[in-house]
Amino acid sequence: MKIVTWNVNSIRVRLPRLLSWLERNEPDILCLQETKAVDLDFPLAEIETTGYKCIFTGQKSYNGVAILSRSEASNVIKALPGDENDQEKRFIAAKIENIQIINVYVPNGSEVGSEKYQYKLNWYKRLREFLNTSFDPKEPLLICGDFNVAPDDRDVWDVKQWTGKLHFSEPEKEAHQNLMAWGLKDALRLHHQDSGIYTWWDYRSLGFQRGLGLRIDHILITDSLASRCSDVVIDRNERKGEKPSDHAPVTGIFS
DNA sequence: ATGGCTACTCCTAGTAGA
Repeated sequence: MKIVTWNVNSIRVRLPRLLSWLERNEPDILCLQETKAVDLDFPLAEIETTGYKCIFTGQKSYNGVAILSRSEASNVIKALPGDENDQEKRFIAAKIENIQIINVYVPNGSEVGSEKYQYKLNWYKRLREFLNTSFDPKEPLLICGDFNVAPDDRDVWDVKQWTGKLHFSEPEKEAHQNLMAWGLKDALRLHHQDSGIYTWWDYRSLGFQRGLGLRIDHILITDSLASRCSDVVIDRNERKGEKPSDHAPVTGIFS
C-alpha cells in the first residue's frame, strides 16, 4: 500500500504532471497541498477519470488541500475544530482503508517573530490538541503534508546558515517535536538516517541543481503503522523537467 | 554581496512562497 504526500504548488498548473504521476505510480492514497483553487475550479472531473475518488477544500490563490484515494473516504473533516470559519484551507482528514489520514499544509510563518510566525506556532499547538481530543496513539493514524519545518540538522543543506532561520528556528522545531510527542514517528527516519535527504528545493538560486534543499514534507505515523511501514521514497525525478512543483512527492510504503 | 523563480490576482505589479 502506497500513501503519498505532495505539495503540488497549484493543482491546475500541475494537473498534467499529476495525472501522469498517478498513472505511473498508482498510489492508494495521495495527499496534496497548495492546490490554490477554489472548490468550483478544482479539476475534479479530470481526476475522477483516473478512477480516483477525491475530497478537497480550497480557497482563492493560496493554500488548499485534497486527498485522492482508490477507496472511499469516510468521516471527512475539512477544518481543525474551531477553524470552520477560517479562510485558510490547510487541513483535511478522513478515514480511508481503516487508517485515520490527516493531511496538513502548515503555515509558512513568513518571518521569525512575525504575526504569521505566531500563527504557525499556534497552528501546530491546535493540531496537537486536535490529536489529544480526537484520537488514540494506539490507532493506525497517519498525518502527512508540508509542515514547513526541517526537524533536525540533517534536514537542512547548511546548519550554520539555517540556524535560527524560518523553518529551522528552535520554537518551530519544538512545536514539531511536541506534535510528534503525542505518539508519532517520522516514517522516513525509520529507514534512512543520512543527512541531505530533501523534499523541497527553491526555484530561485537553482537550489535543485545545486543540491540545496530542505526536508519539510513529512509522513508521521503511529506505532501500529510503523510496524507496517517498509520504506519511504522521495521522487526526486519529479522535481526535474518542465514545470515541476518546488516539492517532490514523498511515498510511504505499507504492508 | 545579491539574488536568482513560479504562481497567483477584479492581472502586466505586487504579494507570497520557503
